[in-house]
Amino acid sequence: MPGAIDTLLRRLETIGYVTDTDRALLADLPIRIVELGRGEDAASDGNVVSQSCVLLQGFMHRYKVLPDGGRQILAFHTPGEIPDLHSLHLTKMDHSLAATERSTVGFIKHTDISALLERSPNITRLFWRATLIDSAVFRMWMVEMGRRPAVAHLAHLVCEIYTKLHVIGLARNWVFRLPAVQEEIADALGLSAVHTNRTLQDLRARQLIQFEAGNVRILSWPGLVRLALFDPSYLHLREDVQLPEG
Amino acid sequence: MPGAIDTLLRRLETIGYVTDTDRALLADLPIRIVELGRGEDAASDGNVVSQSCVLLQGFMHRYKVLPDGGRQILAFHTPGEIPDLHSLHLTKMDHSLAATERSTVGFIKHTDISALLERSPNITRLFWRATLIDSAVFRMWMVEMGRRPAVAHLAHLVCEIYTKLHVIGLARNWVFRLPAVQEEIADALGLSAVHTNRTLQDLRARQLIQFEAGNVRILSWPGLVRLALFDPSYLHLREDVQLPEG
DNA sequence: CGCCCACTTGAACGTGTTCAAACGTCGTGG
DNA sequence: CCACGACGTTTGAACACGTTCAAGTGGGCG
Repeated sequence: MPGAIDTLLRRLETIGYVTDTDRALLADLPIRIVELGRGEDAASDGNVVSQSCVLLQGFMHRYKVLPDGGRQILAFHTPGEIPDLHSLHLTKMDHSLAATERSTVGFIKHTDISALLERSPNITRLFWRATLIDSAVFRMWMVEMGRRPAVAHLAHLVCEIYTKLHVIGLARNWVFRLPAVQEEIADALGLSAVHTNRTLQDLRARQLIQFEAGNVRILSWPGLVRLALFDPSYLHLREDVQLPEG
Repeated sequence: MPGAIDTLLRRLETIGYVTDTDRALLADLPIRIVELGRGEDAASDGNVVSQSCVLLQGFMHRYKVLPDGGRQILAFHTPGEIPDLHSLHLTKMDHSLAATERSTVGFIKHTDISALLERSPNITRLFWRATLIDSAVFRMWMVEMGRRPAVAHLAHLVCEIYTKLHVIGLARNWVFRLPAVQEEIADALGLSAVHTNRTLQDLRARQLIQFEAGNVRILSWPGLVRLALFDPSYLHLREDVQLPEG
């Protein structure tokens, strides 16, 4: 995969500053490129792992399955992110990480990551910061789940994903791919699939989005933002990144 | 405050191993001891901060307030934790941190923490791990909020707090302090205060707990664990710590 | 004594769930 | 080429969990 770390770099540069020496160090990281099929786990709940993966192409989600079969999706991840970087210090997975659609990931051994971090305090800070931003997103989701009505929550999720894709250049003109089926969106929102379907129809009826076959078109960004009360500061992006506006 | 870092050490030793040199380094940390009144913020949403605080005595919670006045409590914190350690790398607060009851905290400047971390890769790992465990707890809460009925969720919260207090020696014999009023518990569970009241009565009627004036007595740990489906592995405690049992 | 705060109770209401069935599309195999 | 099955989406209707509003209780403290 040519420029595997370019994807990682683009993401890192949206949340902090990368020096040239860091760039060189990252380029030297041994990465094993793997193609994951839809729904395939990159890491599974309960397992002790010795590698993390950077998402290069596609879409991933983290999730937890309950004894009764219920599932809660905890996060969606976009290219350049390292969804299971936390496993570097919490080697036993307390949830699973899967490809939402067919995706390309790059596995990096923990030993190689540790060696890299020893050599660059700046990358240490950046990687730590990346895990802290995951944490900030969890907090935001908790607020959405606990205190917001279904439509607003769904609108917020759309705003979040669009913003994340936009800043790495993977979304323009209010169109993007959200390769999740309604049941997955439901599991992310903490709702039933039936109600998620009706909530989507609500958003459509309000002329805020189109959503079909994993393709979203935002019809009114200001309308969505207002409904969602979306404020991107919790994403802790660099002050100089270009946020969506319109 | 004699042995301010002892409290911190006790917590750190439940999640990892601290060397003697680390102990010495920690003991040298300049700490400013402050008493916080009930409800008083140690750090507030939107502020840029240059210090973090270790909870020495009492109880804290993190929360976010919505434009409509609603509040979501994101976490409860027990002595020895550094609830806003994340602000080391996310200096702009995206939520607030407050004392749940009158508490003693020790403020540590970020510059001093950074200096410490530069000298000890082991403490860096431990501190990073601590923030990752916060993250793991957020994930668990998301599952509880999204996929569990109110009683089970409440039971889970009780199990979590008892376990955290137990491992640092602040709870024995199934009795502990949970100095939160019902409205705070409601805001933590994502429920209304009224329904939280009824859910508490439900737990009492099931003979699982007593709860009065911030004092909890667990009447049947196995019963609570079963109802909550409580599995402490998400707390990522050291394998050799003594978990509650009975 | 009187007020404030937290807790409690009742009753109507509403958002979201559950169960069940139907529809459409796509890929596969007869 | 069509039949079939799998899967995702959509719809209807009954139900339930949790909310909201409103009032009342009780203890602690000035």
